[in-house]
Formats: sequence, structure tokens, C-alpha cells
Amino acid sequence: MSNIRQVANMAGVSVATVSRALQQPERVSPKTRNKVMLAVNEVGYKPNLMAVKFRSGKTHNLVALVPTVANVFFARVISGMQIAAAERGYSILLANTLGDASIEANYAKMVQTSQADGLIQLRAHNPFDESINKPNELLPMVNVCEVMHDINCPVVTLDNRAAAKAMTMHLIAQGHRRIALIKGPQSSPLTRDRLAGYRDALTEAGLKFDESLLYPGDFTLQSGHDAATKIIASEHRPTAVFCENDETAIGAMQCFKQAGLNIPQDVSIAGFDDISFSAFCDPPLTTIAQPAEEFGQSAVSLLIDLLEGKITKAPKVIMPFELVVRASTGPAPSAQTTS
Amino acid sequence: MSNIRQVANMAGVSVATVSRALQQPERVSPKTRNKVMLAVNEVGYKPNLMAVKFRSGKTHNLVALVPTVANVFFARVISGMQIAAAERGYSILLANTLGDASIEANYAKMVQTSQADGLIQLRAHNPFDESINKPNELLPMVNVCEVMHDINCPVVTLDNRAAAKAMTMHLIAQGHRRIALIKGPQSSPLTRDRLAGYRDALTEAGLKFDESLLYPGDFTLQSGHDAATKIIASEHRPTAVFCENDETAIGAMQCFKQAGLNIPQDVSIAGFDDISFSAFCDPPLTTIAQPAEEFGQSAVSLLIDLLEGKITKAPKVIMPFELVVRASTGPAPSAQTTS
DNA sequence: CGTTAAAATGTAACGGGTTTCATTTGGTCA
DNA sequence: TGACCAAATGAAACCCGTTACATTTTAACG
Repeated sequence: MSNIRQVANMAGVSVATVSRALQQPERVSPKTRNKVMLAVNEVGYKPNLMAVKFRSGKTHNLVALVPTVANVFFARVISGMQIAAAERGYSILLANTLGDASIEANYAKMVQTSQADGLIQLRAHNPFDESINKPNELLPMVNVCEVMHDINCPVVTLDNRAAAKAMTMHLIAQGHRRIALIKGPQSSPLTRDRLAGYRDALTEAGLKFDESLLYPGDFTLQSGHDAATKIIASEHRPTAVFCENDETAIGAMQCFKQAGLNIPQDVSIAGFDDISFSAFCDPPLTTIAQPAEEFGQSAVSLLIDLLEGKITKAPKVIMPFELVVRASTGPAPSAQTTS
Repeated sequence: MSNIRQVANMAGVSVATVSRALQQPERVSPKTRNKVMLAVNEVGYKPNLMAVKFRSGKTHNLVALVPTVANVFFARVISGMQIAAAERGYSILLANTLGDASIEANYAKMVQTSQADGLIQLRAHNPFDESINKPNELLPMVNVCEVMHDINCPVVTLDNRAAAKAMTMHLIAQGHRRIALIKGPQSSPLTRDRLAGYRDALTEAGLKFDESLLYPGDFTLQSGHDAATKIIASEHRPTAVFCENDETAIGAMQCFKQAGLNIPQDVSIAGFDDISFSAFCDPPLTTIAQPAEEFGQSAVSLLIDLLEGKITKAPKVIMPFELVVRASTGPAPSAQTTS
């Protein structure tokens, strides 16, 4: 592997001149610039960017802590991060953390050991240890999707409560009075917020909140299937099921259909996220569309601004959502109770 | 940010001693070791790993060129890469290339500029420029999933031809005589290999290959849906449809169902990949299971072996596949022709 | 107590760029 | 031709660990 000194040698100039010829060509005379370029080609010189990064103290790497890349929604967010990072000359170091705090802490150390400039966290958890937490300084981090309320860094999220409320209102407007909710992981703030939105809608419509209509889930296809099995077996079956994400909804939908129920005639199903598969279910899934790629882009963009000192306050960015009504939701079977 | 010299200063020892106390504790006396550790904690010293990497010339970074992280199958492969890399102290730099050769070339340069030690390519294309191609030396790369035949590096793949043949034979065994094939992108070797396997099975069963049963696709849900629309409109409708991946199959399945066709009574559908959604279709999708995570793990493992000089020949690893028969395939509607 | 080997520690080079500061070169104008 | 300024170039420091080699300390043994 050739280095700058070999080039300088071959061109008969100093290393400083070679460096300048490559970085600020206008600072060297055309004649020398030419000599240098010839030498560069001659020895096939490629600058060691590791040396540059070491010297400059900037790695232009960003660590992304993703609970699981196999989640379709996260995949879209990652894709957005990728695009925004590439645009500004940064790379994404992807970490599949499985939501494990110690794995996260390990990757977070990359920032403290100068292997990365900043970090993007997709989970509501601070991965840094105390040593980095300085009272009146922003963390080199952006928290996106599932966010913390009291964290000292920019945040990009969605008004999950409002979105869940909008979806629940949609179901209520269709005449549904008994609406089941299949929840996400207990620990996730998303679960809490979406549940709150669901309750908001019920309250606003004057419906009673019924604890027995809540079913546990964990955002996986299987958990949706499992919850649906329980719903089918329940005594007073709900006429609509709101799932806290699309995977859960798709898993539930399969279960209902295989049990001989028609959607939406017998039961309406709604999801959250609008992953690509949702438009290709039978029937297509009513859901909340989130700008997943924009989440990623916005997070990266904010993080780079922060790292480059372009922002000093931590903004809280709320992305827009959209209620996407498809064929999986329809009027309640028989308007049993009008009140 | 503190450095080793500050620690040395505070502990009243030389930098060499500090380095040794941290790297090979047994080489320093317990007394000094103690002094050093105290100083380390005092100043909150975290070694600059960028300096270490620069000095050692090893970055312990691997670039992964992925056509699109939003593809569920690739997401599983990435997950596997992640796991294997973390185990051996490497990081994955993820690149979403959209299958664009120039984007790939850009990322490949990271290897030549010492920002990464090696590269994993998921597409049948050599991303390196000529300058790195040395006649009798392996490229610092592993080609996985969709592979090149004549590439000078380890390869991890699946016998796509045999798998496609197995699936087609399964359909033939169910009495199907007119089997449509929805293909992948024209440019992909996968498309070619799977088509070849399809033909192999027809030939072996004494069935005539019919060009008009081939439908174009590009591995997306939409393309499966589009192809199914054409199939429904066709004159002599096939009784089975083999899709070159699961997304295509799921897209096609929706189209058939919305057209009022029953699966598998009216038409059988088969896919390829066994993504998580396939088990949660209605009916569940018959498909070829690929060990996606193992692809990623194996690729990373081979690449690291190669980089660390543990292998000098380029092995070709063929991973096993499994025919997963679910409810989306069944006997042909009416055994029209027995021969 | 003196000798000697082993253990502990220190000094300084090294890696490959960038950049500051000093020096040389070139050109302009009187 | 000489003075002077700008442009071009060079020398060397710097970033921060690791490590080869040199030196000092410690311990053991006669």
C-alpha cells in the first residue's frame, strides 16, 4: 500500500505539496500539480482515510442501535438513515441490539472510544453510561421512533396517542362499540401511548373502557395470531380489533380467516405502521401510515447538525401520520347497541 | 478527551507502562498497576480506538453491500452478519446500494482507503475497480446469496436450481400440468437458476416447456400482483403458480383471492425464501426455506478467516434448502390430462 | 556483600496524513 | 538591477496509541 511520502518522492516534492495538490489544487502551481497527479497514478496512491480520521478526530461514522433489523418498519427507517448519511458523507454502523441494554451499552462505547461521532437510538433507553452525561450539554445522540420524554438530545417521533385515537375513532364511526386492542410489548412507551389514544377515543365517544378487551402482544406475527385465538374463544366477541402494529394485525387476520370469519363483515381489523405487506393482505389492511424513511433521514440529519455544532438546543420533531382506510375495516355487523 | 499521556502523568509512570497495565496486566507490578488504574478512573480515560486501528492498519470494519435493506430476506441475512461479526469483534458498515454499480463502487473504495478490511457483496457483481484485482490473490470479499461464477473470492449460496426443481416437482406430483412461473429481475442469476430448475423438473416429468407460462417480475409484492392479473386474464389459466420469491407469491395470492379464486382449490401458489409473513398468509404459503441468517453468519465468518489469513483458497459453500409444504398448494383442480 | 539474571519500567520511533510556520522562488515596479 | 510582496514550497510538529530496545530495579544465590 503506497503512502503520501512515496508519492512525494516520486514527484520530487514534499509531502505537504502532495497533500495540498490533492486537497486544495489551486494552492499549488499547475506544473507541480501535474507532477503530483502523475506520481499518484504511477504508484496507485489512495489516501489512508483511517489516518485522516484519526488525525482529525472525526470518524464520520454513526452508530445505529436497532432492536431488530428483521422488523419491516425498522428496515424502512434504516433505509432512510442510510440515504441521509450518504448524502452528507457519513456512514452508518448498524447494531442489531435485540433491545438488550448491555449490547446497546457496548455499541454506545464506540462513541466514547472515538470510533463513531454519534449515535441513533430507536428505543426508549439511554445507552450511555454516566461518564458521558454532562449536565448542560447535549448527548451526541438522536432518539427516534420510540422516544424518551426526559432525554437530553433531539427526538424524532410521531404523536402515537393522536394516531391511535384517530384509528379508534374511525372504528367507532363505523358503528363498532366493542373494540379489542392487541398491545405491543409492555415495556415500550409506544404501547402506552397507543393505549392512551385508544382510551381517549372511547372517552370522547362516551364508550366505557373495558379492561377485558385488552390483549397482550409483542409486535410479532405470532403474537397477533395468539391474541386472535383468544379473541375468537371469548364470550362476547368484539366486532373490531385494533392492533398496535401491522405484523400483529396480519397475524390476527390469518387466524380469524382460518376460523371462518369474514373480514370486515364479521370482524374489522386495523393495524399501525403501514408496512408494505399491509396493502397486499386480503383484504388490504386499514392502518396508520408513518413516514418511516423520513424518520431515519430526519434523525441522521439532526444528529449531523448536532455533531457539527449547527444546533445547540434539542428539538422535538413530531412527524405526521396518516389514517389509511382500506378494506379490512367496515361497518359493525349488527348495530347491536346504538348508545 | 483524556489521553494516555495524561494518565501516565497522573500516575507518575511512562506511557508504555500505562499501555502495558491495560493490555497485559501481568507485565507490570501490582503496585504500579494499581496506581495506573486509579489514574485511569481519575481522568476517565477511554483509549482512542481510532488511533489503535490506524496504527495497526486493521479497522475491524466490514462493508456490506445490500441492494435493499427493506427486503425481508436480506434483513435476515444482515441480522446473521451482525451476529457473526459481533462475535469476532468486527462491525458491519451497512450500505444500501439499490443495486447501483456506482454506489457499490463508492463503498468498495472504503476497503482501498483503509476504512474497512473487507466487503460482503449480496449481488452478482464485482464492486472493485481493476486496481485491486491481483491475478493470484483473493479479493477481500465474500459473495453471498446471489453469486458470480467466476469470482476470485469465497462464495456462499444455495443450489437455487435444485430448489426450484424440487418445488416444481412437488407441484407436478400434485397433478399440475400447467405451471406458471413468475420470475425475478431479468439481470439476476437467481432468476436464471430458478428458471433452469423449473425446466429441469418439467423435462424430467416429460412435460413440455411453454414460454407463455413465464411472467416477468422483480421480487416485489406489486410485481406478483401484476403478474397474477395477467394470469387471471389469460386464456388457458394455469392451475399452479410458482413465484421466484415469497413477496411475489404474496402479491399474487392477494390478487387471486380478490378475483374470487380459492387457493389451492382453484390455483396453487408456491414461493421461495420462507420469509416470516409466508407462514401467516391465508392459506399459509408453500415455499423453499433458506437459512438466511446462516448465509450472513457464514459469509462474515469466511471473510474474517480470509482477512486473518486463515484460508488461502476460495471455498464455495452451498447451503441447504428445505421444501416447506403448506396449504397454498394442493391437488390440481381437475385431473384434465393424466399423461 | 557482590554478581547475575529476571522483572519492571522508561525512551523514543512509528504509522500517514494535515497544517503551521519558515523559507524559497518568481514576478513587478521603480 | 534591487527592493518588495505574493505565491509556491518545504520542514517539522502533531494526533495517540503500541512496541522494540535500553535502562533501572529487584531478587536470588554464592
